[in-house]
Amino acid sequence: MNRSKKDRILDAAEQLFSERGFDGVSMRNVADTAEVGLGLVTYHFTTKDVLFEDVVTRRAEVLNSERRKLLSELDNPSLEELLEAFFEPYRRFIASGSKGWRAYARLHAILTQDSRWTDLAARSFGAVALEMVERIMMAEPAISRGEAVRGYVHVIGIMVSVFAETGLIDRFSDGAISSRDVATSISPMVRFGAAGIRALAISETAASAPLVTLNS
Amino acid sequence: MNRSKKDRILDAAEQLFSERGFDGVSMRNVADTAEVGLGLVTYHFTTKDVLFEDVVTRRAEVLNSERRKLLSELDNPSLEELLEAFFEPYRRFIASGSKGWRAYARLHAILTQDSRWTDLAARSFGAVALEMVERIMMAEPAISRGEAVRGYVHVIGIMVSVFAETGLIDRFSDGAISSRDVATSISPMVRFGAAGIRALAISETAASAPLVTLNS
DNA sequence: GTCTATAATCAGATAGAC
DNA sequence: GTCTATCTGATTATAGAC
Repeated sequence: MNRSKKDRILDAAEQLFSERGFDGVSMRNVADTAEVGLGLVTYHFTTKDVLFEDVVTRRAEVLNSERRKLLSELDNPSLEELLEAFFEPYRRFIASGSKGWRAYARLHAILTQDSRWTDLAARSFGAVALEMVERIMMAEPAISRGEAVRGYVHVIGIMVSVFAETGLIDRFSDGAISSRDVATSISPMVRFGAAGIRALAISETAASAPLVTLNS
Repeated sequence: MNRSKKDRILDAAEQLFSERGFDGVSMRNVADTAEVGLGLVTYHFTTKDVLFEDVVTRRAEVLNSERRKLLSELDNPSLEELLEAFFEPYRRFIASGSKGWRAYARLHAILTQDSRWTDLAARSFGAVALEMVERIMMAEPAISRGEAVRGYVHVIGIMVSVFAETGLIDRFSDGAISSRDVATSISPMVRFGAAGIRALAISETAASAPLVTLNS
């Protein structure tokens, strides 16, 4: 059977939103790409905002459940094991070649960077984020809650820039590294993030003197 | 004297683009905010694309020249000193309370994340980026060029997410950390980034076995 | 340099036929 | 569920007056 027209609309919207952002896409645009009438889009989703939300939450639920599953299997994990379990489902979905998941990863970058969607982002990813912060604190007992949050947020900043495959790294490495080769990006990202978080923990006990003099 | 109307247009455009992205802003919108006629906007900038480019390049030139100046003063710096010099001008501009610079930082996040502006980003920040990669390799001789590029790109991912002040960290830390307190974010960011880059260097010699099994 | 007027197109949302 | 038609208003870009 064909996938339903509702799914076709979600797929088209996902693709277009990921390429041109919320405001760069019109409802007509979505309808045309999905090859359905405009009325059907508003029948299913009422407004453009609802459509965007539904696009985001659809795969967020899949991602969250996979992440929870992997995290629940970890017993007293190191930071590296923790981050690997966090990245692994996303990596698997993207590396499967799914056009939808690759579009979703770009959308994810838009979501975390735009304050208009902070609420939606918190609803979609907040629960697993809090679980990650707790787990970071267990893996690295010397860290404070504040620094664990900071470490997690930095990891997210790296993750979305890597999974969004913007081509920045291709450019600066003269093609030696491809941003589309997500699989080989995971291991460096895990090591970078784990070492970074550890550096945040250490700093609080030892090097708590500010490196930067504040003169403003 | 009042600042020129051309500058008022650039300021208005910067503010609006940073809040709603390229497609979320209309030329009329810019004209109204700048309190000038619509025709004057197209007289000075012809098209919306040119306006966006000019907004980006205006402060990029200021930022680049300050960064180059600080970098040129460093003699055989550690990774921490290198990153601190890289962040410091941006921190100073943002912490000065300048509304324009804070808007610009959000715009910077949009720029690095959207593949439509990869060319513009490379033109605006590419030269200093290459200098940073060279400096990273000097500070950490064990690292390959590819991994130095990767480390730099990760640092940029963290930097834009921090300077964009999206409020993500406020939310997850229950207000214990404010994303708007950019000054106190620098020192952790420096330590996180430096430790992360070192972990990339080490991994190439020692732990080169992949942490993730590739099954796709 | 500055602004008004307008052309040609496209936007989101709704009403209603099938 | 599906689509056509349409309302109302906004969009970029241009032409031309001052």
